[in-house]
Amino acid sequence: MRFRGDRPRIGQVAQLAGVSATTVSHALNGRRPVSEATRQRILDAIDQLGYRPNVVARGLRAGRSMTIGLVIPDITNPFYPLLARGLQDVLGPAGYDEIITNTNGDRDLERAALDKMISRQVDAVAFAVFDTHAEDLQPVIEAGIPVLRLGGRLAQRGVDLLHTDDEGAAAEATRYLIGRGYRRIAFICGPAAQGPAAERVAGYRVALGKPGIVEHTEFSRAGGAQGMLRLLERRHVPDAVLCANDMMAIGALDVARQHAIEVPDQLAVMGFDDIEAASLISPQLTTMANPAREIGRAAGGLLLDRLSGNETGPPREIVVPARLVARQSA
Amino acid sequence: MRFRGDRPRIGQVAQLAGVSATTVSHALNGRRPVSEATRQRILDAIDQLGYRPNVVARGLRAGRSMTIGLVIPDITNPFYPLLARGLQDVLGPAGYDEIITNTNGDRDLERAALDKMISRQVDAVAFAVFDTHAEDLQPVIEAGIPVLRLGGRLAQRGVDLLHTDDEGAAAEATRYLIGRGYRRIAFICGPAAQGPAAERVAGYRVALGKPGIVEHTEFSRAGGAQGMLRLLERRHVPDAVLCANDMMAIGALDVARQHAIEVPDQLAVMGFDDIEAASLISPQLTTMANPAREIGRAAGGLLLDRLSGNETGPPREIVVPARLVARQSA
DNA sequence: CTGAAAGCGCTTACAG
DNA sequence: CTGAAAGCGCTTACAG
Repeated sequence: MRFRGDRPRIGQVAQLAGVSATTVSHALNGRRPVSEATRQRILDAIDQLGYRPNVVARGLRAGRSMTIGLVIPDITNPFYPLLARGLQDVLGPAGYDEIITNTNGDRDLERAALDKMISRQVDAVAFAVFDTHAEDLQPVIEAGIPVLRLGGRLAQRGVDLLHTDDEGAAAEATRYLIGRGYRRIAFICGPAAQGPAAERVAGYRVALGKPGIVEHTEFSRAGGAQGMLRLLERRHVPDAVLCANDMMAIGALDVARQHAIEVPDQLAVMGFDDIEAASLISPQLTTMANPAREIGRAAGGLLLDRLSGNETGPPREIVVPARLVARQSA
Repeated sequence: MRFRGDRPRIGQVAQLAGVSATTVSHALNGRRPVSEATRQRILDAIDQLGYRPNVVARGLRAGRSMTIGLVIPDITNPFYPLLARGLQDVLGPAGYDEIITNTNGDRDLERAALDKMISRQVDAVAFAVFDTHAEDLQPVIEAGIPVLRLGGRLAQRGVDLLHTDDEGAAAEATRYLIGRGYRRIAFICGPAAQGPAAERVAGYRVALGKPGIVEHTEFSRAGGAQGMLRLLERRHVPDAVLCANDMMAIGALDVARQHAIEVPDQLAVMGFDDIEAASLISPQLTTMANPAREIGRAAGGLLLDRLSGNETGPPREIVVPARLVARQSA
């Protein structure tokens, strides 16, 4: 058997303080009044012994592991660390830690991850995967674990929902370009059915007041370049492009550079997300920041409401606004 | 009391399979032979009931939480998600999950994080903070928890050590520049006493065979720019600069652009780390990749050896080589 | 304001 | 190859 160290247990604290384990427990958790003198002796004993309560034992008995499960595609995608940090900003001070699982967007791995979260008795799950089938969440819901879905639109019984205001963000970006005097504003988007594509196209069109010019390519640097090349072949070349994410915008800028097109004088380029590189490239990218950390914080707040039992109503949907970051490219 | 769902327990599986909980446990853990027929009935029962073992209960009894603590400055710094992913690459298949705590480099938060890891009964701790005092790790060591230190040089009883080969990497970068025909190679570094500064300067000088030109500024974009400006003021302006990280290299490139210096024809620029932006800027940055994910994997391997009891010897030190990524800037 | 005892859901000697 | 019982370290009715 593994060496356990000889960490003190609650019983030793009780003995040293001359009280019962019950009283030590209550002094620690505040669920029942403890006389000031007793409390002081207990705190002294804890200090003297270097006692640290065993969270695992507490979790087993109390039915709360003080752990939140975060299921995401890939922590290596810079959006998710910010999300995780935002969650921790709110949940950490309340005593919760996170267990993060990467699924690579694979459905089998997603299901395995959710299973594991149940096994680990997490107190809540935040789930950040776009295309998951609703039924995959069912076992978690049945286990009585609050679930929060990040991104996606699918309303579902027992699942709170949180996402960026994609339509509003696209509209704001478009209006910004109009306000800067650009007149032929195109939109380079990813595949129409993927992620927030539909909402962003909708916002673009609302702000424009007409269908505009929409090129569907891929959500990547190459996709952005390809979309830009197509736009350059048009009879009337646009004087501004809104790209559905920053990687695409960087691809569009690549093409502009190759064609010696001055940005932002001859062509404005905007992105979405505000990845780290946005401020590192030249010209610096003007973009709609996907407020990952704010989303994480909002998620933490929602979960805390569920965990504390303050909120027992039907699923809620919260929409987080994006933020315009004006730099050099538009 | 919180609603627990009505998840099946091991006893119900045992009952349905017509055996004892003991046998179910052994069928699951393989610590004792179970007849094939019995095993099959147990697996059927598990399937039928949708049983998932309670990891918390198991952890309490077995003294192993199947959890690793990862203590880092900030998950938002792109190095650490890669590190975490590398750890998970190795530890995940073995059934371990990670609890990540951000310390912002604050010593009080570091100590609190370590305390928490003890409370949570983690089976091992990976600790990625440069300037921690050795004694802060003492409580963890005394609790019998294996500790692995990432970065830093400080050998310490009971603590395995893992870091990049900074000296070798700087030497390799310098030799690469020499091989490309550059003749006046300068080095822009951060404060001499911070992080891996000393090792990198040493490697640069070894490869160069003389003291060379070293500017100490800050580990930031502004620091890189400042160092570059100083170099431009010299009588003999260098034809190549090695920067101690990519952000500094980007700062140096900013200055080169402002002064209409052609990169890499008039000036070569190299960085360290290979951050995401390195391939997104123009010209794309040639750099020594800090192999974060490989470091994570190596760390996972070391920890697994300790966890399995295969390795009970004195602390080990493992040095991970960096990798040259040749792009456009040098 | 405080304590004795049961119990959270497993694993593990001990016994056969 | 299998089972009954103890116990991991806490919290929580129950009782006073």
